Amino acid sequence: MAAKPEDGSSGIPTLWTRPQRPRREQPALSREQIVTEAVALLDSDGIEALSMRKLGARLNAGATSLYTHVTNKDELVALAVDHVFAELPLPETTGPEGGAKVWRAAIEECAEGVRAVILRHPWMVSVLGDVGMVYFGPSWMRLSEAFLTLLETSGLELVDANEAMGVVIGYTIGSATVEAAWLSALAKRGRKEQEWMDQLLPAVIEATKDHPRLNRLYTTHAYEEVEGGRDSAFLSGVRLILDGIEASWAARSTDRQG
Amino acid sequence: MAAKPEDGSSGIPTLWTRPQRPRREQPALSREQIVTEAVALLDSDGIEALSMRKLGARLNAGATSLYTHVTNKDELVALAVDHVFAELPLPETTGPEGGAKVWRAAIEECAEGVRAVILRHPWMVSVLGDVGMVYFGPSWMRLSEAFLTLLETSGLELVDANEAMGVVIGYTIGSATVEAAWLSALAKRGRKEQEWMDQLLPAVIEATKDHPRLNRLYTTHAYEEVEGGRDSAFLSGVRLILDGIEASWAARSTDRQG
DNA sequence: TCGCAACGCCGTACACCGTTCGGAGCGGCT
DNA sequence: AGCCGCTCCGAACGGTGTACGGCGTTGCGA
Repeated sequence: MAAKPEDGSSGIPTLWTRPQRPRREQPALSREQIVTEAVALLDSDGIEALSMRKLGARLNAGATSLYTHVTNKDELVALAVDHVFAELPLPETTGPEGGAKVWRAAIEECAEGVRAVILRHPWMVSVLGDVGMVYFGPSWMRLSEAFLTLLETSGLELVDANEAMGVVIGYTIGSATVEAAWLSALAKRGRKEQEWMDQLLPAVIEATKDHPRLNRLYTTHAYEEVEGGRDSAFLSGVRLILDGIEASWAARSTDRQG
Repeated sequence: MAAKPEDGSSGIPTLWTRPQRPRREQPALSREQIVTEAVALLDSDGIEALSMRKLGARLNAGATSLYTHVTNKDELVALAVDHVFAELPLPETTGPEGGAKVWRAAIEECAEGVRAVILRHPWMVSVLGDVGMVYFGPSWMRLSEAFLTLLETSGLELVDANEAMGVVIGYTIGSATVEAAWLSALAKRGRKEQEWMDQLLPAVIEATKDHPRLNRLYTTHAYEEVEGGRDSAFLSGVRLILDGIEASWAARSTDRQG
């Protein structure tokens, strides 16, 4: 069983030729690395595919090794959520003279950004309802602060700005939840959106025969449920809310002046 | 091992005195019954406590018996969601002469109803993102139809009514998701809302020292995060959206006339 | 240079999960 | 009587989260 020493200049490195301590240079596993890989796994295989064992395997580690860097699976998921929210570009604040157009456009972009992040990581919607503490995580705080800065710089009182943000964010999360639920239901059945619409729509229309308005909606406007139709529907929803904000903003500022 | 036959008139029922076939009088298990019990279990112990075995036990049945009435756990959860949405009282439609006040009030009630249902069954928010097909379930369709009827009777075009409903519902689901996540995070730690606020708030304020606006918000307006503050915050959000709807409604109707 | 406490890693084990399968008991039909 | 079909269920399979104890290794104080 004696191993033959090889010349270091030829062939693969062996026990004898390898530098003395190849492993354990770094701790080999870090919270950052774990969370990043978890997000990758979640993105590619969905929420029900995330298990400590599978995640460990992807990192060439045992399942239980993860627990030295992360206390819980729940905490891991919370970290993953914060991690993807960090993707969000912050709206840049231009100053009060930017005018209403800039103000509105910035909020629209911000809302679209949040929606895009959620739709890009659809597993988020099945998790947002569980991890209550995300809203105190660093990424979300960064976003909130920027959002509030934007609104306050445009002239809103902080409290009003907070209310406005709540409405926009609430709407965004709700819409994205509904959309992502729909999309992942499609994905689970392994159909492309259009194919499935073609197959499902007749059944839905049949099921709505006691509901004339829904029936009319689905028979005549089903195209809105698909692709870009959803994007523009979301955007016009945001605009509708912005109208409301602007109106109540105007009302309040005249209220304060008079 | 001979058992003594007892007189049926005395003592506890035994093998001999019991009616011959206690089981199997009725099918003993029905989908309705299963779903109802599932909701009860979810309400009392939360989403992670729902297992087929535990649910079966509660119904004096084996876990696998459930599968004759329900194809899946996923389907069971979807049925449970639909079941609680059936609680919702439908807004009554009064006719077009009701005036704007009635119209707005009805939508407010409807939105508050949906929010209340979700907050009454907080497990819903961790599930709404998964069960995409709820929106084709009977209860949800009933609600949508009533909602659309309400808006259409008030003079909106069906498409506009649908958009308006989407915004209100989206906002409602989103807000309720955030709220329920917060509440269930508290519940998981077994604290009452006020106690937890007292303990957590200092830490949160400390964590926001690089975010002046969030910091100001939490130090001066934290009361809004508690109890009735959330209720009224939600309501004023709905009203803000209604303002937007009304404005765009007015704009469109003059657009059509001119 | 040694010894030792601390650290990161992981194999094993436990309790539990969703679901499949085969079969048992039974009502109703032929 | 014989069969069918329906409901119910025990056992089993392959998976899960994570507690625990033991492992090699490392950094530090002596």
